[in-house]
Parts: sequence; C-alpha cells; structure tokens
Amino acid sequence: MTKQNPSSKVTIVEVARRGGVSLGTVSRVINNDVHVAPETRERVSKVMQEMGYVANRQARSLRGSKTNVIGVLVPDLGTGYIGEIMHGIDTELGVAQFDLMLFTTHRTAIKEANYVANMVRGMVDGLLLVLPRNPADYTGTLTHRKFPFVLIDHQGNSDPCPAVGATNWQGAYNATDYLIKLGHTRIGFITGSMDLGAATDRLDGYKAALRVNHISEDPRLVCEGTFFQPEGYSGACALLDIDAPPTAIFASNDAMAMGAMDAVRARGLRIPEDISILGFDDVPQAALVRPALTTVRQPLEQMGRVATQMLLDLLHDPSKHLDRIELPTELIVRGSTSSPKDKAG
Amino acid sequence: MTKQNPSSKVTIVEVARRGGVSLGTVSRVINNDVHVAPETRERVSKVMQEMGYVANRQARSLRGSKTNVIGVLVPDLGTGYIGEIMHGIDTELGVAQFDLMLFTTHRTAIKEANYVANMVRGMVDGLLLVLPRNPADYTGTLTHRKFPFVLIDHQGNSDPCPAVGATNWQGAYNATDYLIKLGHTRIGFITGSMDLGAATDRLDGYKAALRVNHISEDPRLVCEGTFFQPEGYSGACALLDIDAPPTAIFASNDAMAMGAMDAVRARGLRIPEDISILGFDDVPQAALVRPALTTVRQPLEQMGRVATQMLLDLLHDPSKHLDRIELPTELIVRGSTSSPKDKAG
DNA sequence: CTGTTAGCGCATTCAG
DNA sequence: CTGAATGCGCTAACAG
Repeated sequence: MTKQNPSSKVTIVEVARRGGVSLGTVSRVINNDVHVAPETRERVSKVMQEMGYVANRQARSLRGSKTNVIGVLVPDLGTGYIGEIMHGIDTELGVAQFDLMLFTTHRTAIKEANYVANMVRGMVDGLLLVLPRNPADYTGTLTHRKFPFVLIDHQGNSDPCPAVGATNWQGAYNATDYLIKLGHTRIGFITGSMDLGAATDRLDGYKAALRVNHISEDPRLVCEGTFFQPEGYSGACALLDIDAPPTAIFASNDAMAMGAMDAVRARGLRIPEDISILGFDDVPQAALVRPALTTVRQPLEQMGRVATQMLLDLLHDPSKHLDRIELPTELIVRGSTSSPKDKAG
Repeated sequence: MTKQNPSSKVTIVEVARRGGVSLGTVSRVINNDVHVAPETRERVSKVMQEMGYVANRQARSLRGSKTNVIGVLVPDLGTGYIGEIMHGIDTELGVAQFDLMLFTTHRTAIKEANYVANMVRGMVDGLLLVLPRNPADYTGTLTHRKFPFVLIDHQGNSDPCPAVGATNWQGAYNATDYLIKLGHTRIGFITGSMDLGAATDRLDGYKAALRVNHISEDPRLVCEGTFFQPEGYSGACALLDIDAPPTAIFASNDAMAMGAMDAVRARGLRIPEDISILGFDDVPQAALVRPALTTVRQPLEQMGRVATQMLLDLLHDPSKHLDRIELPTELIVRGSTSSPKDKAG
C-alpha cells in the first residue's frame, strides 16, 4: 500500500521528495505549466494522488494575492427573496470554481465606511452586495480602493457603479395597467421604503399607468410602507376606511401584499371577489398562499447569476467599466386578482 | 496630514518603520502581548490607526494554522427552514469573531468521502453540516482526520458524533395526542423520507400516541412522502379516497402540510371544519397561510446557535468528546386544527 | 521590555 | 525541461 494517512499534512515538499523531483517541478505540475516533460508530469500527478495532496490555499493566496473566494454581503437570510438571489450567485460561482464567503449585516449595524473593506481585506477577491440599504456607505471606499464589487438590487439613485436590478418601473406599470384593463379604477397602492429607488420606481410606474389610462390620482389611495408585512395590514385597513375604498390593492412587495390579504379577510371581504390583491417580487410562498398571489416577478436567481458574472469579469479585467444593468420583470397572474364585482347589482 | 492612502498595502513592516520599532513589537501590540511598554503600545497603535493597517489573514493563518473561519455546508438556501438555522449560526459566530464560509451541496452531487475534507483544507477551522443527507459520507473521513465538525438536524441512526437535533419523536407524539384529545380517531399521517431518522422518529411518535390512546393502527392511514410539497397533495388525496377517510391529517413537515391543504380545498372541503391539518417545523410561512397552520415547532435558530457553540468548544478543546444533543420541540396551535365535526348531525 | 531570526506552503524568478 | 533560491506577511521562539 503506497497510500498513506492523508491527515498528516502533505505539502508540495513531501510530494517532491517522494516523486524524486524538486518542489519547483511539483508546483509546475499543479499549475499546468507547459514546461514539464509529459512523463514527469504523469509521475508527479500520480504521487500527488497517492499522497492525497491538497494545495494550501492560505499559502497560495499569500504568494499570489488572489484567493479565489468572493464575499457576499447580505442583510439577512430568513427570506426566500435572498435565498433565490444566493442560489444564482452560488451556481455561477460554482462553475467558475470560486468559493463563497458570507457576511451578514444584520448582526452588526455597519456604520463605518471602512468596515467592509477592512473586514474583507485579503480574504476575498471581490464583493457582491445584496440589497444594500445605504450603498453609498460602501461604494465610495470600495471604488476608491479599487476593490471589485457589484451591487444587487440597490436603488439606482447613487453614483453610477456596477449593479444589477430589475425593471421596477415597468413592472409596476404593467401590473397597474393589468388591473385597469380588468376594470378597476380605484386602485390602492402601498409603497415600500421611499428612500429606496426600487420603491420610488414602483410608485412612479403605478402613477404612470394611471395617467396613461386617464385615471386621476387620488392621494388617499397611496399609503406609505417600508416593505414589511405589518404595514401591508395597516395600509390595507387605512385604504378600506376611506370614502370610496379601492377595489384593488397593489402592494410594493409580496410580504405587504400578504399583510393586506389578512386585513381584507379580517374585514370579512373576499379575495378576489371583493378586493383584488397584487404583490411584487414573486417570492416562493406567493404561489402557496390562498388565493395564490398575483404578483410581479423579479428574476432574482438570474440577478444573482448576472451580478456574479459581472464581478468575475471585473476580476479578470479590473479596468473594465461596468454600469447598472436591469433585468426584465414579469407579471404573474394568479388567483388574487379579478374584475371588480358590480356592486350596484 | 499624516494619513496616507490606505489602499496601498500597509504591512507590519511599514508600521514598524514608521513607529520606530521592530516588527516583532508591532506583532506584540497586535496580539495584545503583555510584554510591551504602555507607552510603546500607545504609539504603535496610533501609527497603525493612521496608516489604516489591517492584518493579512492569509499570512496569519499560514503561520498559525488557524483561520478563524468556519465552514457551513448546506443543501440549499431557498427555504426559510435553513435560513432560520443559518441565522442562529451566524449570530453565534458573530460574537466569537469568526467568519463564515458557505458551501452548498446542491451544486455538485457530492459522492466522494474526501470531497469535503479536501475542499476545506486549510480554509476553515471547523465544519457545520446542515441537514446532511448521508452524514456517514463525511463523518468517517472527518473523524478519521480529526477535523472538528458538528451535524445539524441529521438522522440519529449513525455512529455517535457531535450533532444537534430536535425531539422529533416527542413532537409527533404530542401533536398526535393533541389531535386525539380534540376527538379525532382517524388521523392520517404523511411520512418524510424514510431513510432519514427524523422521519422515522416522527412516524414512531405518531404510532406511539395512537397506541397509548388505544387507537388501533390502520396502515391505510399512513402514506409515504419525502418531505416535498407535491407529496402532501397526493398523499392527502390518497387518504381522502379510502373508505373511512381521516378527519385529520398530520404531515411530517410544513411543506407537505401545505400541499395537503391544497388537496383538501380542491375537494371542496373546509379546513379545519371538515379536516384538520397539522404540520411539522413551523417554518415562517406556516403562520402566513390561511388558515394558519398548527404545527410542531423545531427551535431551528437555537439549533444553529447550539451547534455553533459546540463546534467552537471543539476548536478550543479538540479532545472534548461531544455527543448528539436534542432540543425540545413545541406544539404551536393555530387555525388549521379543531374538533372533528359531527357528520351524523 | 524589545530586536532578530526562522520558517508556515507556495509561485516564481534565475540558472543551468 | 528542471533544480535552487527568494520572498509573500506574519507569529513565535530566541537573545539581548
């Protein structure tokens, strides 16, 4: 048995000795350097195999100053929303043979601009920032330090930098237009956090669709939320309390739409017969609630994939100038929307 | 301005020169070695501050052979289930000042026993295996190589090793008992993947509760699933088709319970008036579906935290012998269960 | 208390 | 085509 205990650390030196060559040669074999005789390569490979050699990545990156690891900064992991994005990132990283270091921001409120850059120093080659609340906190430092990064689903109102998002305006426009075509004229809208570009874009899309269809805006029909479920509930309550309540409610994300569904039901109203509900995102559970939620799908998995590709591009050619790109949204019609019932019957 | 561009790499040597000391002293300051004059420490700290020094972790771990990173191996991230566990892990890692490297198994079907150990070589100090399908694939190698690891929510039927799980048997027992106390005597059961200990434990708990309450087992009331939603649907259909259909269905996890809810509704039956539905896990959306799902809560977040603590313990004292520990489950009663209606009325 | 020194495992010159 | 030598940035002895 030539095989030895692989737990004892086997370095390039051991392999070299056992293979009767110098450590330089072993290194060449490992890195597929052409300057190795086929026969030698063969023999060394075999020895590595036998000894269970595995490169020490610490040493390799210390020397070469690249780690083959990329860092991903996420606010949280609880939601299916981010899970989808992560899936896309992970898939793409897998094919590129990169590993993934995960950082969550929820555990420490990150105030300092330097935090990310320091934390990450030497550990990762690039950074993917998912759903950053205040991208400006990082982007300045990162850009200044020429550290490769890509934003995923951030607001678009900061300086231009590599980012991927979705067509929020278009998605909201289409959804609103769909409700109007269904016959709704009084459509309630619950916004997201208005400091986020995604939220303002969605509101603007809603308004534009109304305008195009010659429906006048009623400020009482718009109520402000921050993307969390309870505000969907309270928002819907507020909307149902006004004089001429809406026949449809469009919430800026699925979580709030589900809150709104609860509120509607708590009033003894039916969905969609009495009130249509429409969401945004198409998180996994949107299809599971009853009635299933009509919503605007964001291509989350694809956003993760595209962002990763951009980052890998950047790693390959740091001088490359990348900008924000937007992926298309899509209206997914399910059971929570229908034509308004004719109450006058 | 003494501050210089922090992007140019500032090493311990630079700091030493600038501080008028040797690099050894700087190292001592960094590592809080006591053998440094307070005054010197002060001065060096200030210089580090000014120069924006950040330790190179590659170099540090190359030397010290510990990385302060732990690896987490998960099957996927899409589900809230794993998100909860991750949250617990992340929290605990945060206080211990460890970073987190994420590996997903879905992207490559891991067959080789060596894969994990090799992949991880030198990159992490320990490994957390979340929901491993075939723990035996890893545990052998890992144990043999004396690589610290803890299993989270695996089946309990392999060799003893550090692991954390939940009281599946007890949870299923309590839930079944609760249904019986409600007046149900014909309780359908949909199993999970029967190669997983968690699944068999739940089935056993169900059976035990029946036995204790002198209700005879009816094999037709048990139907096999693999923890995925569609099987909840088909399983419920099968159960509703037998001669004396059950008045309650207990699914081995929430996903299948939701599938069962759909099936019940598709038959035009009401929940819980006609059929009670009970799940297992208490994933976030269990509280969001309508009616809200009665279920057995697994303390997922806590399981993540406890497992992490165990692993950190192991890192601190590798000789420590840790075994499987179980955390208590809890029955969460919501709207999907009630006493069976008296059909004879 | 502080400076000096020797590697950690590897990639990369530079000579053969 | 291959071997020998030089650090990457840092910690941990070892001498002062």
